[in-house]
Amino acid sequence: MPELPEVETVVRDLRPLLMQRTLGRVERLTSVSLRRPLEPRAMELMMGRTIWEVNRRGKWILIKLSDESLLLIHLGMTGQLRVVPGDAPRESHTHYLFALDAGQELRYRDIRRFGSVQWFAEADQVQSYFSHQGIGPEPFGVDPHYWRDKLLATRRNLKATLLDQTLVAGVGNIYADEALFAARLHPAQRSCDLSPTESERLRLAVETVLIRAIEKRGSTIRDYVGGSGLMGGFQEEFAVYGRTGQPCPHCTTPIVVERYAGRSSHFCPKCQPPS
DNA sequence: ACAGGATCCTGGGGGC
DNA sequence: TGCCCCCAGGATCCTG
Repeated sequence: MPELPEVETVVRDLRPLLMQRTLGRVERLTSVSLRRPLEPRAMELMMGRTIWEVNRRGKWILIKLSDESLLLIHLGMTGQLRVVPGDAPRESHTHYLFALDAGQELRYRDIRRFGSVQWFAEADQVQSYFSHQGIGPEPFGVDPHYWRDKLLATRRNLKATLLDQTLVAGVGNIYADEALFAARLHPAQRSCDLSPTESERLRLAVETVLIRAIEKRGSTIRDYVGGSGLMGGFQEEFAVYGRTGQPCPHCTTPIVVERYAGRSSHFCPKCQPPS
């Protein structure tokens, strides 16, 4: 489900539902293996804490608690985080339940289990966690010099570079393809070969596409998105993603798909010619 | 340093 | 209806 616009939508939906709410019991509902299972002690410590903040960083969701501890959640490919009435039926693959006051529950569901839920005793630890992972800046208002230098420093293709979370955090397969189309650049083009103009075009395209997608509450493909279950709308505006064989919105040439960086990459062969 | 592939998972869709 | 294969919004690890 989630790239930056979808995660931002989830956070915006959840924030008003979670702010100032007090956590009750925290329960693990499945016995399957998880990437980074919460320790029982952490689940106990969360009980009675009030939720102070709900934020996003890249594709991560940060839930800050009243004791300055923090829940860090990544939705991976199929993760869902929703607030539901406690008596709502539990869907399969619901791994965690966080009881809230007023009979509601925050539920974490993840079919493919590529996501993770982690707990940090001190919120500060997350910053070092991110810097240790080399997570790049948010993709808005990125310093053009930083952007240019990062692109010049690698011989990888643009698709791989955009998916690399150390350039900027939050771009995934959909928005990489859409941004490359908007910038009229071929996904296989080598990053270090971009002219200064092309580099700047790409930086702005990433920003523009993500902002527009957030306005449309992200993209809904297979499942729905959003902490309140509302669908996204940006899929209506896809220029290339998932549009193989359909006409390019600019020149009507059929969109093609090729594999780069191990991911399906959709582009217009005429508007985005190989260099 | 990096490309490419495999890996972690489940489920849906298409072809036969 | 069933089976097999491929595909999927992510990230990481290994090999060459």
